[in-house]
Amino acid sequence: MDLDERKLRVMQAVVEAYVMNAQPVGSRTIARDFDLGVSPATIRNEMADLEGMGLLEQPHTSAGRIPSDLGYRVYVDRLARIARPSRSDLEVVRGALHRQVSEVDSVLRVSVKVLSEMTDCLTLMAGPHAGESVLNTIELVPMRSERVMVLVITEDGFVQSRMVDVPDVPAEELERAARLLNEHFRGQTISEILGGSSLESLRRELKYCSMLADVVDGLLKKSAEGGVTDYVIDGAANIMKHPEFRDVARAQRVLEALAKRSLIRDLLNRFSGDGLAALIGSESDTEDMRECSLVSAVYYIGGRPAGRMSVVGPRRMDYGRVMGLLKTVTEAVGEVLDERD
Amino acid sequence: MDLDERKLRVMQAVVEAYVMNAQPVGSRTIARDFDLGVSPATIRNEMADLEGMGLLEQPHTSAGRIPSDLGYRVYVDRLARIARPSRSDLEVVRGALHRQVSEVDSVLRVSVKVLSEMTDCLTLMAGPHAGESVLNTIELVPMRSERVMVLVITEDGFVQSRMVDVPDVPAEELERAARLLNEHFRGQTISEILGGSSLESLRRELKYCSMLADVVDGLLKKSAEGGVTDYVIDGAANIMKHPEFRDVARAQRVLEALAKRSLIRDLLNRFSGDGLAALIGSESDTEDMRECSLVSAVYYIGGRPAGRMSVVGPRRMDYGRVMGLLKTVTEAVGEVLDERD
DNA sequence: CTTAGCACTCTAACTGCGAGAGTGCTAACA
DNA sequence: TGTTAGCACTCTCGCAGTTAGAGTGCTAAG
Repeated sequence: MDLDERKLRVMQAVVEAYVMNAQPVGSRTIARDFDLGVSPATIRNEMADLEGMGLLEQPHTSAGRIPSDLGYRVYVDRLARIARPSRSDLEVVRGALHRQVSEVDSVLRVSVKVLSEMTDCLTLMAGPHAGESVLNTIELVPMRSERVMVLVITEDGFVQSRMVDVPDVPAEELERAARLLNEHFRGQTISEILGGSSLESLRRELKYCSMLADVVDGLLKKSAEGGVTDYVIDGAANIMKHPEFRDVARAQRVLEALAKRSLIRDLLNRFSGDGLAALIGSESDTEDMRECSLVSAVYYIGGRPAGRMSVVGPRRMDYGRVMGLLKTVTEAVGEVLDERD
Repeated sequence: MDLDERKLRVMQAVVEAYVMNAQPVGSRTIARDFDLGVSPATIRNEMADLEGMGLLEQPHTSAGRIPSDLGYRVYVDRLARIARPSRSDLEVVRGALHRQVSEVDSVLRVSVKVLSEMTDCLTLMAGPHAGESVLNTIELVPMRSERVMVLVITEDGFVQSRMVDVPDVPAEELERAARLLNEHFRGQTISEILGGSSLESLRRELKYCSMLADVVDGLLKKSAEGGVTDYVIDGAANIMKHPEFRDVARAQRVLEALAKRSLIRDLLNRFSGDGLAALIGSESDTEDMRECSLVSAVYYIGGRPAGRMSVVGPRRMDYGRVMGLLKTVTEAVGEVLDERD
């Protein structure tokens, strides 16, 4: 059986009515509220077909229908239009992001907050990874009691630090090590440094403090993998605004799951490519997230993809609007964090 | 009417039975489970008195009693014993904290996580303020396109950074500025620097880059006020494990309230002194937190009070145990972050 | 192919009722 | 005088039965 035009329109009607009212939608409602030009009986037949194709489900015999994961998928792929945010939404975004221009971290945090407020959903973000950022300086700052603070600073303004015990290393040796490291690496991207073999060959040169190489290596890796602020979660309480989470146990399950950084990482990694994408219900292959959908987009820093933001809500989500907002916000982030250069 | 010994024991019995079972406790239960040596009828009389004094409440006529905020207060002040954590609890704490010794930030985060896991409550932390920490270095790192990264580094290992536009400043001038700043301030605590007037007088000396003084001033203030990681919240989903938050709206209310940093700050600021303290129900004067209690303690870094951790749960909380755990964890944090020096 | 009509199904909401728990009061007792 | 047993009373909770309403699938006619 094929999805002809009318079936698609019925599908669309079911999704949109259900998103709006959070209640199973019947043929009568569609006939009344959507101008399909056919009677409830006809719509009933179409709905029966759509159910047969696995796009709709019936909670029980005498209820209306609700979209299945597959149904939402069809809706997102073929029916939803990425909505241009309303003028007022747009103003909220611009207003929030234009207040402070410079700090990467706060721009991102504000964006995530704005997203969760506007969508009434929870928002996740993978912090920027500095893999493609250019190294500016590696600093070795001597501290009391034979410790050294190692700092890795990139041109984009990422700072990563770690303190290490370095017994019995004379100050001059530290300075030499710093000079050596910077001569070799300044101007390269973090990825290039990690990809090259210089770090290995430097290890011998560093004599007294060869373990410094390990520390620098660790810091560089952390920067490249997005360890700078790693993951941010905002608007967790929003999940409870939706009737599907009227039951505490469900809300708890989701929030508990998302308390694990590893899960956030896995979820965000399921997206590939730089465009808008959605993960609907069990598509995430994560039992605890079966009741949720994720919509995700990449944000850019200095023109390069730097990380990912994702809106998490009930499957019954206004995909068009959320995608529109996510697009707008990530683009705005890109612009704001580009102006700086 | 006075709180004689027997009334206190009845009070204690009510609190402990209610904490255990989450259900209003009746005279019969107390007579059976607590060895008071009197009959239910006598206990009934005592309970009526305690209700008259405002320490107990009755949800409805034919239910047992539950403690009022005032009742819990009496319990905490006069009846609860700060419990020595069980051997297994102790091992969990030691295990978690001994894994990584050096990073201040991760020690604190792990502590907060451990607390929320062991208590099944939500845990708040005010990040360490570096006011009493000794300044090691102020670094001015030149970046591309006439920007400078300003870094403030303390002996304790706190790093605070900010990027600023500094047009038309020659490299030598930057170096001079850095040398000047460090000569003046290295070795002083942040508070001392902020308290002194040197920063003002330096402003003239810094010529080309007098605004650097502003930035340094801003960073120092941020360090002193606990801006390093400011506030951490962990185990938010735990709040829903407790039957009093079976209703989503209640849980939502609390979590939404705690999403505001300002509220967390206000709540933690209500505690004073370094000892263990509790804030029960409406004692926090915060409508949204009326259903919750907070138990709080200070943690130390390098022997100096650095911040505060607080366990947030339902009023029906095992105060003795929570206080014991909080004490143990904060003390362990202090030890771990002292060994480093 | 579409539609009206109709019998059927299932849920949600309401009602009434009984069981159970706990109280306060009274009167007896040490 | 303080304590206790007994008892009538109250209130909630859970269960069963009933009803109203919504929505379906089927059939037959247009």
